[in-house]
Amino acid sequence: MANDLKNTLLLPQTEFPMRANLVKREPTRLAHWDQLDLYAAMQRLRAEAPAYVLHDGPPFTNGDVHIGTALNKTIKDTVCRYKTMRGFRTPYVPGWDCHGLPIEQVVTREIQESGEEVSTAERRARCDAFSEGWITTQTAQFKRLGVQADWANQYKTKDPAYEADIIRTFAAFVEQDIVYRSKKPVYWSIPFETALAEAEIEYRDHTSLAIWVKFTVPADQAEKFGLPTDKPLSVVIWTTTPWTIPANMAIALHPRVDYVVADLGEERIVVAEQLLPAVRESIKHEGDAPVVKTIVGADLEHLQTRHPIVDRASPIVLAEYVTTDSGTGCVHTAPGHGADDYITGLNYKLDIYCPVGDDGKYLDDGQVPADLVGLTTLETVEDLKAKKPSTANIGVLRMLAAAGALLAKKKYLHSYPHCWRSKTPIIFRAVDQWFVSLDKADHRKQALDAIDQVQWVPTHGETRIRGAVEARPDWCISRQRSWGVPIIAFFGADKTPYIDADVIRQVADKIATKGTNTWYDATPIELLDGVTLPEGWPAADQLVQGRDTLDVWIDSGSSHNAVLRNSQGDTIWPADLYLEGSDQHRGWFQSSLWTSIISRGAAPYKAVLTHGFIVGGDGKKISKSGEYETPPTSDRYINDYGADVIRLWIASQDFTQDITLSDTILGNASEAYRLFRNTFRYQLSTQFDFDFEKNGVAIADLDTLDRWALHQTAVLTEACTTAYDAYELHRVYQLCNNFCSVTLSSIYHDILKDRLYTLAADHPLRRSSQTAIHHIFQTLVRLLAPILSFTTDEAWAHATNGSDFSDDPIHLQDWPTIPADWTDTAIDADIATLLQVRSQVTEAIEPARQAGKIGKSLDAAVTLNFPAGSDTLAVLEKHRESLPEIFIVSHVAITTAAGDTSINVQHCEELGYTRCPRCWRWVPALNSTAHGDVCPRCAEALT
RNA sequence: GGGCUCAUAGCUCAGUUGGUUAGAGCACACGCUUGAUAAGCGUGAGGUCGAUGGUUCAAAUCCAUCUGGGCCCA
Repeated sequence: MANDLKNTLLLPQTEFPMRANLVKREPTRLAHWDQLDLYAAMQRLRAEAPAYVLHDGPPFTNGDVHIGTALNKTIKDTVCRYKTMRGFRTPYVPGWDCHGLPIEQVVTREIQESGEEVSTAERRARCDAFSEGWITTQTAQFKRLGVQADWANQYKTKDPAYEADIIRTFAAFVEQDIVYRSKKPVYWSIPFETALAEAEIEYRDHTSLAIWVKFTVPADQAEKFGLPTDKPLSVVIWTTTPWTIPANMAIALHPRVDYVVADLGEERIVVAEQLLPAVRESIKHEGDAPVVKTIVGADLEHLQTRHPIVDRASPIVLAEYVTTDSGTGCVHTAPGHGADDYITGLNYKLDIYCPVGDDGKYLDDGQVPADLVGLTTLETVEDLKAKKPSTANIGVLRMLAAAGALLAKKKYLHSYPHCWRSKTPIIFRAVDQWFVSLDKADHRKQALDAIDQVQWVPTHGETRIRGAVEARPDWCISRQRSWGVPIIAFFGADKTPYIDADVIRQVADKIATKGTNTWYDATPIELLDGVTLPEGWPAADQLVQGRDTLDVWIDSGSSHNAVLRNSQGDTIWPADLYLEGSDQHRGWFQSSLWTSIISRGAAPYKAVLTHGFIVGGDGKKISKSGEYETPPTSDRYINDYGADVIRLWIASQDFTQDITLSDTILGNASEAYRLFRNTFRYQLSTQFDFDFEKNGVAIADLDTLDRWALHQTAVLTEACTTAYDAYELHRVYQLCNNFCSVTLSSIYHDILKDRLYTLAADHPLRRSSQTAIHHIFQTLVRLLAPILSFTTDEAWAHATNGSDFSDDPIHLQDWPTIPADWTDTAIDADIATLLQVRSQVTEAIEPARQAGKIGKSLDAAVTLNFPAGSDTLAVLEKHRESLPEIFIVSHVAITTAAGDTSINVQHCEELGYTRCPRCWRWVPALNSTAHGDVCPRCAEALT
């Protein structure tokens, strides 16, 4: 009997599975999208629409997609899907950053291990293959996330056409006459006669020769600076690289450290006050050393000391990095042989002087003392074992001793950089480099002005890039590498450089078809064949091509020229949006800005959005904690949770700050995923006997509660749209989460069950609610489509054709536009009041439930007592008929007896009511039907 | 060490120009339901708003210092 009655109910039905099984099922949807060519379909749909261009920053092609890179790509995909639905054409061309040291280094190690000798061209070919392999891998990993992109037209910085555009961008630099040649210190491997990068350095223990050297202060200088002149006076420096003494150009003091003139008896020395005891011990000075004078570093600036072995002055300069931890507090400064020294050299316009050649030997430049010319700074591996100093060190030591300038020497064990291949100590050595002047043609000012015009999200991004642009010194654009884009410069027999914008452009045209290997394979005559050489250039057969490559930041920084202008047409330069991690303020955002300012006079982007970095559950960076000994790759998380959960996790967090990743948080995301999935599932299940075209009810004819639900949906839609426009995906997540769990699940859907299950199929109230749910579903599935791109498409397919897949997927639908008649503030206010009373009612019922008197709320009959004339009472009276339904109880009575608001709860049995076995509501009496005794309403439904 | 930035319940987020007892969802505990059932409903507990000091009648909110993170430099 019971079963018979149950069969008369219209219970929810759907094929949409409760369990997602994302890991297994998502790939079939990807295949379906592939088959539809979804990306192309999205573009076709908006072929005539205004463009919104998110320009992809190219990830580096040397490993699996990291979860952080996955985060970046997923946000981009979400933004593009949203903009497409909003009605924009959103061409999204993914890119790859292919050149650079990390790849060259891996390949070089492989070559070294195999003991092969390979040409530059062959080394480059292997780098190319290495990069290409990872592009294939990463493409698959990005696709698995659901990223829709123009994969067929992806850009690679190693494509010949792209390389030519890099070179043309460089030509624009040259054309403006801002490219110049200057020296800058680099790590230098003497055996290989090559510059090394930080990554090619190994720190090992090394025994150096520490020396204390006197730089005498001439009497006139002493006088000028108020120092005593009655005994010989000198400034004492300390260094562990004696061979750099010939290149000494200055002595650096700290501006706010106190220095003393100490009397050693026969002579006086200047050292930092704090270090005097240590210095005296080092130089083995016995007896007293009275301090004759104390003077702060800043007051000695520009004092001219004499270089001990070269006939020139060595001025006192100031630098903040000077410490009183060791040495003398007076720092030997050789701008051609040290990074700090170089910066100080630039500040004081000192010569960036490097008297050491490629082979590590002193040059005969007319300045190096004759006794030193030809001596080498190299210590061989054998020398290292014997702890033998280089001949250059020994030579300098002898000269200093002969000049009476050597106060002391001592062996000094410390950690020192060594060449990773030859294992010999490297030297720091200034070599000729190409620089770009950022101020000569006012580009820095233009860049700062352009920054003003860009929208930075979050806003403090502007402060950050402004700081980077203001502080950046002239751009050193040359690298002594082979896996990169060559700098198109030629050199005469006397090493005079020749560089010209037109020549560069003509070579670029050749490279566009032949690739940059031409630069390494062809002779200068071949390269310059057909090129008219500028006046003053030697003939082509008198030239050789340069071997330096461009800083890789120019590669990716040229993408706006190579991709936005040349591949997609001028109409969409500048890009609407660049979207990368916040580290790119100093990286790609900046390099792109410079190349664009120099070559185009404006920023390449209208807006820049940055996200933070992923940290572990402890708030610390994930690469450092032990838990992540295996790299946290995108696939690793996808295989555990599925792409939609990962996408939801990304959307759930305010990614402008640190983004936390932990099992707890992914567990949360999974829970939220289930909430959304079940919401879709329930809504779909209520539509099984409903066809909107046939059964839909006009908005004006909808039941009040349904009008309320639509009003709520309208509010939600507006809030979500605002949030999407501000890229605040976490707001979308919070809003939808609240909407699904509270507005729908615990209120609307819960109340609706009675109607949907028990009324006759065509009952107006039932059709009203089905209509509302139809509208809500249509809206909600769109609002979440950019984020839950797999699941919303699945739900959409079930809604439109009852199967798992649709040929007209959700991502080709328009963003919801809310009809004006969905909004009804009067109804919203009324229902808000009723819901407030509702929560008072459930609260009042709770004690009876806890006491076991009442099970389901339908067992309850409530009596509401509200003061006569109160606003709430008026609303209750107005919706009197709906109250039992809204409260989900069987009987509601209203009284206006004196006293405060009160709610009285009884079990319906106490009223003598009977429970209807079909709808479970308690009624005064049942009617007899063919299906047995049921309440009058059910009786009607059954006829 | 410098620049930028963050810190509110176990987790993710709200918290408007300083103004009642700091909110929501999830997770958790207890209960109901078994007609969304590897689901649904209800109730409850849970926070010195990173710390300290200051301004104010009043501070999560303004100021200073500190602690602990993150990114970028040195």
